[in-house]
Order: sequence, then C-alpha cells, then structure tokens
Amino acid sequence: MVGIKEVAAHAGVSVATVSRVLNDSPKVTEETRAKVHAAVKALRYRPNAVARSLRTEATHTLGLIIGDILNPFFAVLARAVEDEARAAGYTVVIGNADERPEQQDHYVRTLLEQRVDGLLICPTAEVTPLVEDCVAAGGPLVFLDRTLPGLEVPSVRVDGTSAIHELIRHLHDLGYRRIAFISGPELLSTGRERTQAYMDAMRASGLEIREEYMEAGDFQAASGQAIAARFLELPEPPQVIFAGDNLMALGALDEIRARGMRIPEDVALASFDDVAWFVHVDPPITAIAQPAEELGRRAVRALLERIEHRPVEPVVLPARLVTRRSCGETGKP
Amino acid sequence: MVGIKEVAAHAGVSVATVSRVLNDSPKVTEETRAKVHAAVKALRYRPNAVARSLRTEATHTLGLIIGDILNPFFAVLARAVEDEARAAGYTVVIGNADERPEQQDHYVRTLLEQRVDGLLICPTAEVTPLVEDCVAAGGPLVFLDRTLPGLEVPSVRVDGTSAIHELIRHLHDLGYRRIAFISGPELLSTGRERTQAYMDAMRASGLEIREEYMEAGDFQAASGQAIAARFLELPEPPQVIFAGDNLMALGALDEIRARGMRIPEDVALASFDDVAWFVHVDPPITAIAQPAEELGRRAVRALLERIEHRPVEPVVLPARLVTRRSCGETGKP
DNA sequence: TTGTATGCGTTATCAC
DNA sequence: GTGATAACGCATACAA
Repeated sequence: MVGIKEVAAHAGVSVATVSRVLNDSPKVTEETRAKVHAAVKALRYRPNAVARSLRTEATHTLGLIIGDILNPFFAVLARAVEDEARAAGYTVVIGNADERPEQQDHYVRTLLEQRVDGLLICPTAEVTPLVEDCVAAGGPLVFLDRTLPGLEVPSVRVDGTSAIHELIRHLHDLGYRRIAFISGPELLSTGRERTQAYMDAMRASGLEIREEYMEAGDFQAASGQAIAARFLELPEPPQVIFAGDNLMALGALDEIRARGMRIPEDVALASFDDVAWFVHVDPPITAIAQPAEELGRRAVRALLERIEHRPVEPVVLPARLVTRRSCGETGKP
Repeated sequence: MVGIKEVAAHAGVSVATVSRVLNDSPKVTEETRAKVHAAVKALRYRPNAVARSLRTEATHTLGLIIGDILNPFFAVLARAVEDEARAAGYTVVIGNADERPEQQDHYVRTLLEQRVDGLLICPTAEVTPLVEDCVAAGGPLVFLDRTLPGLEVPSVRVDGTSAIHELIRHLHDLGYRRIAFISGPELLSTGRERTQAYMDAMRASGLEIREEYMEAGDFQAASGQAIAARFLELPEPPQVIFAGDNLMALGALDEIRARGMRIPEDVALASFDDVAWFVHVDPPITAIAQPAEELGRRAVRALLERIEHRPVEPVVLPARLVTRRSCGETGKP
C-alpha cells in the first residue's frame, strides 16, 4: 500500500511536507500544497489511521456498549450516538453486551486495547472488576441510560419519575384502582428507579400497593409474558398492567392476546419506554416516551468534554407520558 | 500508559520474550511465562492494538455499511454480523449510510483509512467512483443484501423470487385478482428483482399486470404511505397492496388506517420483509420473511474467506412466505 | 518555508 | 529459550 514516502517522492518534497499538507498546517506554500495534493490523487494515497494513531495517541474512535441493538430503544440510542459522533469527526464501535457482564467486559477490554478515545457504557447490573479498574484509571468514560452505585462516573440518563406519576394519575382518573407493575431488575438503576416511582405514585394517588401486583422481570419479552400470566391468574387480577420496558410490554401483550382477552375492556396495558410500532398495534399503546435521541447526543457531547479534560456534570432528561387507547382513553376525535 | 517495555523490566526479561508470551509462542519456558503473566497482571498492562496493527498489518476489525440501523431488517443483520465476527475474533464498525452515496463513501473512506481487514457493504443504488476504486484495488470486500451491476464482487443475498410467486399464488387462491405492488428503487438490485418477480408471478397466475398498480417507492415509510394513497384513490382500487419492504408496508398500513378502511375487508396488505412487530398488529400481517441472521453470518464467513485469500462463490438464500391474517386468511384455530 | 531525524509500542529477524 | 534491534507509517522537534 502506498505511503507518505511514495507521495513525497512523487511530489518531489519531503515526507514532513506531505504530512504538513495532509494536516493542513499553515506553514506551506500554495504551490507545494498543490503538488502534494496532485501526488495524493495520482497515487490514490490513503492515510494510514493506524500509524497516525500510534503517533498521536488518538484514534478518533468512541466505544459504545449497549444491551442489544435489536431493542428499539438501544437502536435509537446507537443511531443518535453515531450521528453526533460523526458530526464531531469520530467513528463509533458498538458492542452488544446482552446484559451479560462477561460480554460487557469482553467489549470493554477490546475497546480499551483498540485505544478508543472514550467509552460510553450502559452498564449491566454487576460492577465487574474490569469496569472498576476503568473508573479508577480515569480514562474518558460516561455511563449512559443507567448508573452504577458507588462509582464516580459522569452519567447521562432519563428520569421517568414524574412521567410515572403522571401515568398513575392518568389511570386513576380513568377509574382504575388495581394497577400491576412488571418491574425491571432491581440491580439496574433504571429498574430500581421505576419501581420506586411506581410505589410513590400509587401512594400519592391513594392507591393500595399490593405485593402480588409487583414482580420483577429482566427487561426481556419472555419475562413480561410470564409475569403477565401470573397477574391474570390472580383471584383478583389487576385492571391495568404497566410494563417496565417495551420488551416486557410486548410479552404482556402476547399473553393477553393468547388468552383471548380484549384491551382495554378486559385488561388495560401501558408501557415504560415507547417504541415506533406501539402506534400501529390495535389498540395503540399508552406509553412513557424516553428522549432516546437526545440521550445519545448528550452522552456523546459529555464524553467529548471529558476527552478534552473539561469537567462535566451529570445530565438527567425527563420522560413524558403519551396517552393512546390501550387504557381505555377515548379515541381521537 | 504502561507498555511492553515496563512489563519486560518488571518481569526481568526482554521485550521480545514478553511479546512471545503474549502471543503464546511455544518457545518459552513455563517459568518465564508465569513471570511475565504476573508482571502483566501487576502492572495492569493492556496490549496496544494500534501498535500491534501497525506492525502486523491486521486490525481484526471488519467494516459494515448498512442503510439504517433503525430499520429492523438491518438491525437483525448487523446483530448477526457482529455475533459471527466476534466468534471469529473480530470487532465490527458499523456505518449508517442512509442510502446516501456521499455518506456511504464517507464510511468507506474512513474504514479504509482505519485499515479494517475487510468490508461488508449493502451498496446504495449509485456506483460511486470510490467504491469502484475499492473493487479495483481488490481489498477484501463483499456485498451484502444487494449487488451492483457490472462489478465483480462476491455477494451474499436473498432471492425472494419463489416466495413472491408463492405469495401471488396464495392471493390468487384466496380469490384476489387486483394486486398492486409498491416496488423499491429500480436502481437497487433488490428493488429490481422483486418487481420482476411480481410481474412474472402475476403472469404465471394469469393475472393482469396493470400499470397503475405498480409504483416505485424508496424503501422508506413515507413513500409507502403516499403510494398507497394513490392506489386507494384509483377508480378501481386494488384489492391487495403488496409492499416491497417493511417500512413501505408500515406507511401503507398507516394510510389504510387513516382512511378508516378495514384490513382485509376493504383492502388486504402484504409485505416483503417480515419484522417482529408484524405479529402484534391487528390483523397480523402476511409477509415474506428473509433469513436476515443467516444472511449476516454467511456474509461474515464469506468475508473471512476472502481475507484469507480463499475463493468465495456468491451466496443466495431463499425467502419464505409467512401467511397471517392481513389477506383474509382464516384465523388460527 | 522545507528537510532530517527520532520515536510512538509492537512484532519479527536475527544472533547467541 | 532468550535478547538485541530493525522495521511498520506517520507526526513533529529541530536544523537549515
């Protein structure tokens, strides 16, 4: 492959001059600049980013570790991260951790070895030694969507508390009293936070919190389905099932359908985390929408700040309730 | 950051030996191996993949350029590619081209500069000079999902022809005669192929091909909606709308709903390209499913073959019809 | 303004 | 089995 040396020879200048032209240093004649550019074009020269990175200690690459790109929430997040990164001249390498600590570690290790300039992590429940090391090492790192207790890492996340309060109030206003919640893993900050908000909101609306109306899933569809099944088999089943994320809502939806029950007549359904196709199911599903694109963009900006050694304060974005018809709301006019 | 040199010093050996241990060369005593490993652990040494790549001319990284990660088809594809690549010890960098040639080129350029070991491209319609160069340069490259006319590049793709024939036959059997098709861009191999198959299949079933029942969209939802609208306003509207991809099907669905029409009573709907949520809309949508995971896996395998300079023949996978209820099929028992 | 020379962290080719 | 050392392609301090 043709290198800077061949370009220099072809243009009749030194490698230093070629390098200066490529990094458009001001101290170079318009004339030589032209010669070099001509040589570059003629030889189809492509700068070797690997060599450049070795020299400059910068790869202009960001690492992003998410749960699973097949989850629409993460897909939107990833897309936003990539767009914002590209705008700033960075490439991003995505790793799907699948909520498995070992796989998360695999990516952390790999990305660290690749010498990415910064790391964006949606941390799994477990605080692995490797992640602890990273934090201790102090490399540019920001937590995305979730936080990890006891670690001093800047984070960019969504707070769904007020939206959950709004949802419960909304359901209360519609006349519902028995509202069950399929919560997420207690170990995840998002899981804990939503559960806490649900309980607080129920109390705030003067509703009873029943133990049998709360069960923790793993943010995957199967658990949502299983838990919905148990709710529906209770002697006194809930009037509303509120799922803690879009996949568990999907599972619950399947279970309700499988039982031949109607939404919302037999049981109403709501979801934390809105996804595009919720609009297209019948009835459209009432959900709490997270500003995923903004989340991704802000995370990149925060990370870039950290890369440039500027201090960055945590970012917390609000979620918002989107009422549709799965809870018996009156249809659109 | 600690390098191989510090490790060598700490272990009391030479850098060469450390390198040998790290690449587990056989010619090294168990004893020194242990010493080195101890030093590695003690110093929290992380190999610098950048330096390694510069020396070995290999990055163990693959580039993947797709249309848009938000499209479930590409998301599944990307996920499969990543899984297969990881299993083979590779990392993958994904670029979203958004069907824009310049952006595709941006990623091709970037990935080439990063010296990825191989490139997987779902090419946009246009054959850009850059892509032509790549082909001419002969670096490891395979086309995924789509092919480009006149370029000698191995490709891994799906052939939906027989599935489309099956679909038309299926519709014919259900009594439909007026079947309209929202086709994809003529410039895309997938678009052309599906259109051709639709026409052939219509003829094969003895159905009339009407010009007003065929219109090309751009594989995006908005175009599907607009075209569906025109179809439905025809003096004699079609009985079935068959969309050339999942996003255009979504657009058509929205348009049908917006007009207050019922599926399949007023108009039936079918889609090329099945996605998870088709099962959850009411009625579930009849679709042609592409083996996206397999497509991704096979593409990686083909690329790895090319990287190791082995010849690779094109891969063509079959699609299959999944009948549900959006075309008036009798419901499940 | 341009050229020469050094080093980035690793692997690989030699000697020993 | 181990060690010294020369590349890899580029950016840059310093010399001219």
